[in-house]
Amino acid sequence: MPRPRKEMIAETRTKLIAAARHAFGTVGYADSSMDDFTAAAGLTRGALYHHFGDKKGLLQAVVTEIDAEMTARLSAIAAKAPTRWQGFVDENVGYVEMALEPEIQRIMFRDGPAVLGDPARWPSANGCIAAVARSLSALREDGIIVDIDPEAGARLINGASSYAAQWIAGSDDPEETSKKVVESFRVLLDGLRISGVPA
Amino acid sequence: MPRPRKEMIAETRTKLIAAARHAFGTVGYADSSMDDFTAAAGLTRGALYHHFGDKKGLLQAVVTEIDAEMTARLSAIAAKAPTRWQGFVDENVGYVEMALEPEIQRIMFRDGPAVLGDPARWPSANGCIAAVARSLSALREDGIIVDIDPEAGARLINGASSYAAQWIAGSDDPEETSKKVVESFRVLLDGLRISGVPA
DNA sequence: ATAATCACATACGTCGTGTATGTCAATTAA
DNA sequence: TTAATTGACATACACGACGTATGTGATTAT
Repeated sequence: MPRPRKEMIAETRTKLIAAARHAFGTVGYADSSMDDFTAAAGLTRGALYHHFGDKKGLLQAVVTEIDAEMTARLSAIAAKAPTRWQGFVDENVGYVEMALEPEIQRIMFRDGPAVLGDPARWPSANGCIAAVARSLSALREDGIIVDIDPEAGARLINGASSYAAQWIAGSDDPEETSKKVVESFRVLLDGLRISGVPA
Repeated sequence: MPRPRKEMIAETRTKLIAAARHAFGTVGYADSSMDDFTAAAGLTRGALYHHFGDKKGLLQAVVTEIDAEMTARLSAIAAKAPTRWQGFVDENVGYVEMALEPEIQRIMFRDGPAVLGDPARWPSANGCIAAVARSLSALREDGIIVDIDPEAGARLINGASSYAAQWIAGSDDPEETSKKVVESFRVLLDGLRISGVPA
């Protein structure tokens, strides 16, 4: 057997990330005991410190993994839309919907920023924001939206989305709240379109 | 002397909140030792538990205090604007600027949500959002902006502001980033205005 | 075959939180 | 005025979590 060693290492890392992701996503970062979730993965804290340095390092790895998944999902959503504008809107609504998933919400929007600091500074580079920025850039070149800085615009929109998602998730009537948010969100985005230009 | 007792209690609470506010705002909630900052206030953890129940309770009190201050500042800003629309824009730009202050940023936008959960659910009721919602409502009645749910709109706008502020604060060139954000923010808000209606 | 590496476990020290208990001053009642 | 009671706050203790230092056994290199 050529490299059973490398495989074991990869498997250990994978198991650690999966266990931590589950713990962080359910009970939260602060209340996740390293002893507990490493044991759940059939390991000890020794493996964790060896591979990730500390608890924050593991969170970083989890965040990177989730960010990659989210980016891929957004790309898929945008790709299947008939028009750029439609793709842009779908992408953003999709982002809100992803932010409603408890695991993503907890890790990416609550504990992540608190422990690792500003998401804009994460090594994972925040693929989602980049995706929205690209869409904005293309739409502007096509003359569909008004003149706005793509990156700044993307961050404003992302902020609105993630905050709105939090509100929906915590509201008494998520269904109703979600409708209001998506509707208002569309209105807000529509304000960026140049009057008279069709979708 | 009528009530030296009540005064002592109020003073103790005030000192505790002030010390915690300083600690939370500088080293952050998680790294603030209760022994340390209570000692800095000339007290012990005993007083803290007696008055606030636990560490989270104190954070709650700090958050409430800051929220009240922010709401008052926003009201003052909106009040001195010549028109409703102008007041609305100023209010939002003011919000971004407040969110740039390290203490507010750390406590209200990072540690607060992580420890206490969704800001929309805070007992302090988030006066800032209510203020923006009121502005939106009035603007709609005046026929200045398009039809949008005031509360949902306020939350979207607030999310955009706070996220943008985080980005500015963490950027390499805050001055430049701030300019781009405020400019883009104005464009975004302008999209809500009904075409042809002057400010 | 021997030596070196390294993935991971075990053992220990330290610190922080929460609770249970104690104390002393201020209020209230007699 | 004095005695009883309340309650604000301090002290003491138990528990758990993190981080580090050290150990071990299997794999790889020589």
